[in-house]
Amino acid sequence: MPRVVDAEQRRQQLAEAVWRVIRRDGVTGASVRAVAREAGTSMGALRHWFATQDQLLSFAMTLVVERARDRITAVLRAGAPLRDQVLAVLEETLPLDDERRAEGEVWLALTARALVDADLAALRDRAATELSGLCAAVVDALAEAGELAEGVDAALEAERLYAVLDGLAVHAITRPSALPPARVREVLAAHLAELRDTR
Amino acid sequence: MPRVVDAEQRRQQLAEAVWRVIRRDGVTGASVRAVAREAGTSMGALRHWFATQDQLLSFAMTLVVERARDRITAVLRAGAPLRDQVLAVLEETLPLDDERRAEGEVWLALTARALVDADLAALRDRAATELSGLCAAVVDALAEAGELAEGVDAALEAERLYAVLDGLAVHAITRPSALPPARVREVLAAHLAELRDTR
DNA sequence: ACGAAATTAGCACAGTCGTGCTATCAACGA
DNA sequence: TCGTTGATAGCACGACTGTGCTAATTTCGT
Repeated sequence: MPRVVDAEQRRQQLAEAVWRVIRRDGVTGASVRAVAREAGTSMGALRHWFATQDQLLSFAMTLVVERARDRITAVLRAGAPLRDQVLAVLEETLPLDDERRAEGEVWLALTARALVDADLAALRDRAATELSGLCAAVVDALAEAGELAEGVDAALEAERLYAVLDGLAVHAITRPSALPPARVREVLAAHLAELRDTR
Repeated sequence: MPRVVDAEQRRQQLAEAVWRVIRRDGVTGASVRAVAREAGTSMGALRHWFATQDQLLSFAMTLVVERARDRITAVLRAGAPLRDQVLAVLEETLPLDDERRAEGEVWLALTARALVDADLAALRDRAATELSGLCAAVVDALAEAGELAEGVDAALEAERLYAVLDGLAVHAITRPSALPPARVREVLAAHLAELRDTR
């Protein structure tokens, strides 16, 4: 077998195999054997890169977060007008296409497991803090630009925006037919519009 | 062993054992043996009431939904003023105390499993339709009472309210320290207030 | 008090699980 | 070209899984 060019790249390949298995068979189905089979490799090879199953799942979740973060920073670099940029940034966290839908399903599955897995819970907390902070930053940016209605409690609005985001995400993931991407966009846009025009 | 007075009651006892195991060890830990041990009975007895594990988990989720529905109809029977009643009804779906928190944790765990379990998915869809309909009914009731701002898209507002609800639920369940019950109430109340006063 | 039915108990089977471990194979520096 | 290191392969072990199944026990109608 040819030596892998980049170790990190190999680990990502295996993590993506985890994603595929989780999407097909759930976290329950993400056994070491199943992931190795999905990745087209052996149990031994898998254990060479991840000593335990917990490490494997943790890395798979870390990768979900990193992918989303990368997309968001890419949008920020693009430097669109504030109102467009805000919408674009927030939409990167929603399951609006197949790629983000896959990440969302994995995120939901691992979030549930994090209720009883301390390592995953720590990862989830970091990610949640990050996303919560992003919502706060969005509200602050709108406020500074004078695009926010007066008398608005910024912290509370950030919390509400965060809830709308994850609520939409959960619904779009679990019931895509009842809440297609276009509808998700509509609701998010309406919420942002109200954030500006209200009171 | 004394004969159980009511068969349904016995099934609920066992389902509640499922809840306790899921809260402690996750859905993964909800094996037939573990549930039987938690319920203080035997595998055979458990299988007498639920032929398969899937039936057991399905019933446990059904019970979550029924408990919530019962609480909501109780609030509706109480017949408080509209604005108070709306808030009270919606709060019954949120994990604001230990009982509802437990239900929420089970709901989240089983929602995740429903991604790959057809039976659970059907249950989840029914429950989601119900809750989504409740949100629509709330918006309609406010509109009929003239408590809703003009020019508001009722269907879209129902969708947004539903997102806020489940977003708050997910956050309160996964990060209770970051979003304590009082804060959840605040955000929900603010959302309802804006629904009335806006534009 | 006796038989039928409801309920409980728990063994047996054929799997799958995570991980420890050794052996093999490929690649690269010397 | 040889030895070292990186990487893969897969067996072995003990524990756990869901379910089929039989036997024991308890309860209730009569």
